[in-house]
Amino acid sequence: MRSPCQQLRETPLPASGKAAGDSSFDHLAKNGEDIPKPVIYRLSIYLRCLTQLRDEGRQTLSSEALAEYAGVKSTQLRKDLAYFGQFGTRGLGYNVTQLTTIVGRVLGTKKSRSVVLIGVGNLGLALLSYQGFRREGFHISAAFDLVPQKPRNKFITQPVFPMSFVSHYIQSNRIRIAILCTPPGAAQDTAALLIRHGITGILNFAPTVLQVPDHVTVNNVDLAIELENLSYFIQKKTFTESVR
Amino acid sequence: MRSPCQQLRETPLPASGKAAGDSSFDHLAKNGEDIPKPVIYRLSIYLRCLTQLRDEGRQTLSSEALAEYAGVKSTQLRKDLAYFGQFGTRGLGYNVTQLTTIVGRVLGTKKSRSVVLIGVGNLGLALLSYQGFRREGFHISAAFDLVPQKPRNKFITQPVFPMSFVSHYIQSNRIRIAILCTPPGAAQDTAALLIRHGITGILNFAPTVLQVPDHVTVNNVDLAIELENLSYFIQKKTFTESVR
DNA sequence: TCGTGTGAAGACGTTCACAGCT
DNA sequence: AGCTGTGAACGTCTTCACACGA
Repeated sequence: MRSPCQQLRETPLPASGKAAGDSSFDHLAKNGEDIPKPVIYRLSIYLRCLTQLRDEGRQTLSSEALAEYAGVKSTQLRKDLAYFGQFGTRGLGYNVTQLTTIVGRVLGTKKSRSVVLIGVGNLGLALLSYQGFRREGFHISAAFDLVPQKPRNKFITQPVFPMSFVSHYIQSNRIRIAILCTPPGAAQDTAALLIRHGITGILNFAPTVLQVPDHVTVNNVDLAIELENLSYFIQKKTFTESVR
Repeated sequence: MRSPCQQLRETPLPASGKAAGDSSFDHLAKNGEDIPKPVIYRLSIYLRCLTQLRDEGRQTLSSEALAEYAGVKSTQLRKDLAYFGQFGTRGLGYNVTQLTTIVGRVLGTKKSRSVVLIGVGNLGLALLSYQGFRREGFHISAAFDLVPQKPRNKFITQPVFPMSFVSHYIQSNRIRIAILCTPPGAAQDTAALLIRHGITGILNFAPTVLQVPDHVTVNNVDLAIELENLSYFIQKKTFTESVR
């Protein structure tokens, strides 16, 4: 019944005084609490900083130092960690190795997860060879495209299958996550197809608002909107400053 | 003095009863108010939906309908628009064409903006030919790389210059926005260089927390973190459901 | 009646201030 | 003295409830 959490129990966390509740996935959290999305996002950033610092041989670290490294306030960092327990030593800071392990465990970054990619255009092709995913414990095991054979002038290690294979593939390999890089017009239908066959998480690069059932999570990465946003805020900033 | 806002005055907005304040960029807003970032983000989504609906020939639209299309609640949509004025007709809804114009104007999506791209690796190369930017009124006018000549097996329309050209290029073309796709190790130094020569907005794809001065805006697009996030939340959701 | 516009209430997340441990 | 952990205060964004105009 608690299988998805098992790995997290293998080694008890010594520093975690108030041990975890039992009745939810968030036993990772001290209580049955829901963890806010921004917290999880920052946790990923902390993890990256921690990994790097650990590999540089750093032993111990204050919340102040890690926070600056990660671009947040130290109180926020401490509050974020407080969702999961007490891991620091007052007057001293955190043990880098230990904290790295803990944060990694919270995020479930233990075993590497297989994902598929749909739509091998420019962007899809680039993502297939993006190294950042692997560093974070993910790997794209296969790609799918309406035209799997189109010339792509690029060496990728993953196979590109026709769309008709996708349902069988994700079912027999129990894939849960898909990266969606189709043209906007095809995104909704493709998403529906994926969901019908067991996908529950979609990283959506298509500039389309996907309508999905409740049990499915979508993370949108909308490149044009990010640029538009940036443009708006620098315009605004420029002006505000020119007034002073 | 108000030059960045000029274009917004060319045509008076008939429906905007409470006309704009004058003393800030946010005269776009009804008062001198600051517009929250999430509002701007959603505005971009609305704009996309509106453009599409308009091109499909739709004349009029209720907040309910547009909200569903954009994946938000209708009250939120109305509140978002309320920052800028009153554009609807009670009992009827919004005029699609008019609202499209207004939202586009707020976002400053009038004249197309030139941006540069730094780091022509896999991802950079893909972004150079990404169509979504152009659709939103941006275009990448040049790219820069330490090794501009490396074989890339791909037709791109933009020139790739060596890094030593970058300062001159952004200065003489008055570029304000850069897309940063360098390896993580080079990101901070590259950012500093760009900023020194006039860049004030960075769309950062490198998995690095950039330290920048206050007058610079950074938007991070961290692909690995998005995946990690997704993974966390589907794990959680799966478990929560299995408990019920 | 239908749908917008908006003050008020509510939920959520961040920051402060300081208590408490080492 | 130094630094963590945390309740309380604060600010921000979202949602509600309903007034108002077409």
